[in-house]
Amino acid sequence: MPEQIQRKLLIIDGNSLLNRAFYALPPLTNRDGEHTNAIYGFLTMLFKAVEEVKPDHAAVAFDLKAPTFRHDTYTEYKAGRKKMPMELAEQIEPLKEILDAMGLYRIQMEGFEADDLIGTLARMAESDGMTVAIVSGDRDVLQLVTEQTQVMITKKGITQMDVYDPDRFTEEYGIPVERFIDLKGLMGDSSDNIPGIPGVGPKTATKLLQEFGTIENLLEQSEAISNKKLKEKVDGHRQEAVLSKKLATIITNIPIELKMDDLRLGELSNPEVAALFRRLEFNSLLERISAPADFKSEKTADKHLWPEMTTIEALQELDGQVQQHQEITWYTLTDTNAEGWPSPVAAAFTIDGNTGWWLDCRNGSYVALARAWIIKWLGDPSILKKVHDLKLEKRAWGTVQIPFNGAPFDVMIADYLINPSKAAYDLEALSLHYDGQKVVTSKELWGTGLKRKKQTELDMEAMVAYLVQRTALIHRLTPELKRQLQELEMLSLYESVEMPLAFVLAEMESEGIELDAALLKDFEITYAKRIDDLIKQVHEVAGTEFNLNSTKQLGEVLFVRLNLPPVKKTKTGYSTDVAVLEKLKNEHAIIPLILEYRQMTKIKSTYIDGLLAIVNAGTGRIHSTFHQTVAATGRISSADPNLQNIPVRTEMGRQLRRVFVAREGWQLIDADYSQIELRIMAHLSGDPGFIKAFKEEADIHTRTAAEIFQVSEESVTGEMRSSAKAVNFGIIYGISDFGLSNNLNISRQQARLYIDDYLHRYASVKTYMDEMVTRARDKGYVTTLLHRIRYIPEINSKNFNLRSFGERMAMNTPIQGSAADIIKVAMVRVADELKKGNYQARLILQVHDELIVEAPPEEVEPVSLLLRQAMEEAAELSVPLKVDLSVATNWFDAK
DNA sequence: TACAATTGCAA
DNA sequence: TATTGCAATTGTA
Repeated sequence: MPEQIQRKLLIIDGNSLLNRAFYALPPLTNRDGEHTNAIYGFLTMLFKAVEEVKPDHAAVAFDLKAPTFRHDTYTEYKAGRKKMPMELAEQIEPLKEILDAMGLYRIQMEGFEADDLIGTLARMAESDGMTVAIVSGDRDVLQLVTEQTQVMITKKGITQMDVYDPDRFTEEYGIPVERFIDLKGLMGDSSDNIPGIPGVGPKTATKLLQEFGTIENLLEQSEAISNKKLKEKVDGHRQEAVLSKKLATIITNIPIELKMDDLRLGELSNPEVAALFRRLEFNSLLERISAPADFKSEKTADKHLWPEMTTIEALQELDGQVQQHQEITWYTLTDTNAEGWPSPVAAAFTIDGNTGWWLDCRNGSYVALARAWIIKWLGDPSILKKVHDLKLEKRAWGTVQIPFNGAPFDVMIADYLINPSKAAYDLEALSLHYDGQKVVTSKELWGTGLKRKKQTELDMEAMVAYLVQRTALIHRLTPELKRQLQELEMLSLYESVEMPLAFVLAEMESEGIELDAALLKDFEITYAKRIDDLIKQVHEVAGTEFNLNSTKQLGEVLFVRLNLPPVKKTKTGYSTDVAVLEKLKNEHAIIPLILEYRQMTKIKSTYIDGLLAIVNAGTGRIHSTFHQTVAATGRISSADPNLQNIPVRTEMGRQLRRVFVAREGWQLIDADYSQIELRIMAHLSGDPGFIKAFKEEADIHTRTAAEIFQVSEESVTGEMRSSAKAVNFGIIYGISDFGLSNNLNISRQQARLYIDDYLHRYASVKTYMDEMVTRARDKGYVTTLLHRIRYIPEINSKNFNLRSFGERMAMNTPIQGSAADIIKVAMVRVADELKKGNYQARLILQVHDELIVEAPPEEVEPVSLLLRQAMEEAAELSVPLKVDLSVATNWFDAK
């Protein structure tokens, strides 16, 4: 026989619990002065009840002000009741708002009391075969107790409850629960102004009922009452007894039009609830609804009912539903496979977010089929696709080369655009932020460090919970994220730039760049030898062996043993950075050796060894990851390895670029924007001097030097130019005299003079910078050319350092961010044009203002043209965008 | 094993 | 006390 799952209905007596909570708790208000104690107490009791009862259905019943049939029957009904205090009355509506947000069924009807609704619901549920739990602070509802229905009455305080079933009732009251209404009929109820029989209290009433059973019997056989005085009382108030019983009887057959299914209980917590809790300052309750994800709890149990896809038919059914509903949400658990590529471990799919399927990819069955569906969905513009991290999905499923139609909605990127300053955009963070809820984390699923599980060792239950939670989350968050993008006017940035860019980045990652491994090996040997020599020499000169990599030990040797003058301190000891060492260069023969050691080890460990360790064995190429949701300004970042910080400034470092090569017979086309940030500054500030300079193709730093040093361009010396260059950079970064003095090794006063001269000459720049700071202060954020936003809360800080930092961000972000906007547009266009022109050439690298394309020789010419055009026309500014372009077989020669 | 601190590479 | 990043290494919790 199949196991019957017992369904449970929880009914809350709304007014009664609210009253209890109000009088049980001291007054509480939030900072707006709203009273909150009753709501807080109510919710505490509600959570407690849900926890104990574990219902799958629930309803909350309320009274309305309107008179009920009981008033018609007995005009004195509930007369003399104290009016509800204002402080309580004002809490009813907010509570109802919360209950609605929780998706709890709220029931109230004119002409009936909450008790009657509760009774009716209870009987309906019983006849559906359900069990019922009623929570109230009012003992009247005890009459509803049956074998199927238990009643929980709050004790003193708000967390303790007495639970009544028929036995417990009889034990306490000495009569069967069916006689409860007779008891009330005899006793009356002063709080409801129900008369009963005067002089008959609980003791007497119980005794009478034990003897006669019901009021009707008692009245019929009143002759048999032995106590003469009591008999007189009963006979004298027969009508009152009958009326009182009638008033006390809860009606259980109100015609209510609802199905049990309407009462189905979902997740109580969601963004709306969290927001309401935040408004009311229910911090402990907020924590409660974001309690650690317990994937084994009842709460999420039904979600585990998503079946596993084990047949082709299931996959076909999924696709059928996708076609029918024209949408699909999916999420893939990925891992790095033996070849070093992201690959699917398992995935889940849903149409409506409530139910779906999950697919185990580990044994390979149906993976190809699932992949085929994903390809089909990606290619169908009419199907709405909701995902998290599309770039990873594309790579994991091996669909990078597959063309797409109709932009998918990527909640990760959407969240980033809405607030680019967050620390993380994984679904763990998303869930916490928007739902106030925890999901099974990656750490929890995989374990960490040496204990990290293999794919085959994953806990199945945890894995399914992981998939289901996340897939449902993506589905649930999509509308809200979309709405916010629209509100912030970033839909176009999202649809036309960021989303297509995700596809381009996926291609770049999987394409990679070739390394000349043999050359790199040569470097390795040369560097190892030289470093070894240097270590020996340093130890000899120092007269002691120590770890040269340790700043602590080095500081000890330099400033204690060798008695060199300490130049600068860090918070933990002596500073030994390059600026310090440069100042000591002539003080001791050890210093130049250390400087060379530093330079060589930097290159060897980070670049030579680092790159050798990460070359893909299969392709012989480097496949960096381009992060689209890391930099708060909108830039892309590169990691594992970082290809955006390959040395170029020193000759020795620069040589390293020879190992980055085009594939056999092909060429690298390197195109970089000339002075893009200063051009953007010219555009944004509208400064006539700058605009003119760029229109005339002047050397901008020389021109700046001529302006601020008041000389002709011909007489600008190299030193003047580099000072001007430093000032130009400083301006972009949000200048300070201290920063510039540090950078140029000049006095702060001198730096101040440079800056003042500059801002005097370029007054529009000053106006523009001031405007950005003011705007950030007033609105809380700044924006870029394409409406990318960045909030700057620091700008109103009382802390000087923090505030200053905020001001520099306000000045720099529109410039750096707009440059990011522009090159992103260019990348999308380049990739698009290459595809349209059927070129073999592909974009393989981006370094903020530089794009590198790998092309076969016959395509170099047309692709160079296409590349330059796409980049120079990526934005229409009041100054031209200029691109420098160069072609070679390796990155060193292409620069 | 995880994290902070220092250092240094790029735009 | 100049903007945005990533990473190697040491040393400590």
